[in-house]
Amino acid sequence: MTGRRPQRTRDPEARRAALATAAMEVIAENGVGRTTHRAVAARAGLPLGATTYYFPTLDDLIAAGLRHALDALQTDSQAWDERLRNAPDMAEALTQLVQEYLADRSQVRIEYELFVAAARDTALRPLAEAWLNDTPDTLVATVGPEVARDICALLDGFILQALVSGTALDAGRLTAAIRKLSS
Amino acid sequence: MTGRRPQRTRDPEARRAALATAAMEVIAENGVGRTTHRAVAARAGLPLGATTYYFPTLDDLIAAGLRHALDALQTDSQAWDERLRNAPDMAEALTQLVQEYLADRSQVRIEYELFVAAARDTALRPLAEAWLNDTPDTLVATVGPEVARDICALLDGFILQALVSGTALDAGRLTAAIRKLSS
DNA sequence: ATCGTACTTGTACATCCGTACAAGAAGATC
DNA sequence: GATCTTCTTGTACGGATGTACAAGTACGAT
Repeated sequence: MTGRRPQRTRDPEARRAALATAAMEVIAENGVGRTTHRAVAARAGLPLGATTYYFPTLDDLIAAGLRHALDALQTDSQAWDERLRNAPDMAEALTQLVQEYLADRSQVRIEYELFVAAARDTALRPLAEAWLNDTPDTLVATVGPEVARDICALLDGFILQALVSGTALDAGRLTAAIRKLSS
Repeated sequence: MTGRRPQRTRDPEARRAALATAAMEVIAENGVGRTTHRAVAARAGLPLGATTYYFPTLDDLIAAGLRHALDALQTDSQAWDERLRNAPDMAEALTQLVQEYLADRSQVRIEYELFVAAARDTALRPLAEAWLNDTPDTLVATVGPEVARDICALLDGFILQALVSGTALDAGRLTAAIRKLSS
């Protein structure tokens, strides 16, 4: 209804982005199923109403958070590719990249949150597939598209093991396995 | 308070099991984050109060559902092992088993629900690790424990791809990849 | 037969949820 | 400066949620 309201300076684009970022963080912390308008709004430092203004439904808000994470990954992906191109040993370089990726566990958690959510909700499937299909060009150019996907599947499996056990990656074993698949 | 109450015949063990089964099913359908006392009770055909009587908190109920799924898997695992032992070609037999495993997507979904939940909640970690470490004995005996884990990681990666894309498994590629890792 | 414990069931309650919306302020258009 | 659109914010509301609990019943022990 009413009440004093010192309104902030307007910046719709920034608000949209802030909400998407906050949604991403809440998803990483609480999971898709426990992500709420209020938690996202609080995280973004915005009033509740802002969430429904920019994202009509909760599903839209969650999708925005996941898409935001995907965008971040695809940016990283280009850096990955560049490092792979200049690496003397691709298997070792890949292992190194996975190790760095695993350093930020919350980022990794979002990836699997997306996968699980996509498994249940077909609307998220394109997003998840885009994530899965984001194989480094250099890898594809070197070993071909099929082996590249095999290797990515292997990486996902190793990442999952590390994520679940909370332990570090066994770099030596991963490098050896990549070599076997590359031949 | 009051009200007429035609009480059913008592069978605490059966109720516990029914609730665990129902919890497993709700998790497969709605995900861990959207699993509620009421949904589980309705699924089990039991009153709400039964859930909190047997499982003090919601986390306990969810853990029971996940543990129930783990038990089911470990039973399957023995059948897997037997078929692997008698198979002429282990790579092909493994691929076949994965294909059958993928036939029931809801079961597969639970697996990844558990992984994601364990990534966030350390209390579930032992359960998830037990799942991850459940590698067929025959596989371990044939290729050694390390390669066996590599292969399981590969399988998880392929399963994830199939789960997310909703498509069938590429059996030929998987078999070939397993062979490469086995050598 | 009675009694005590373990189980069953309906209901209560405070809290949180998604979403809707009215009232106002900011900034563009004229 | 008037007007209109776009954005901001607080609040409302019906419903779902986790958990607590009182009342009542089955059943083994005595």
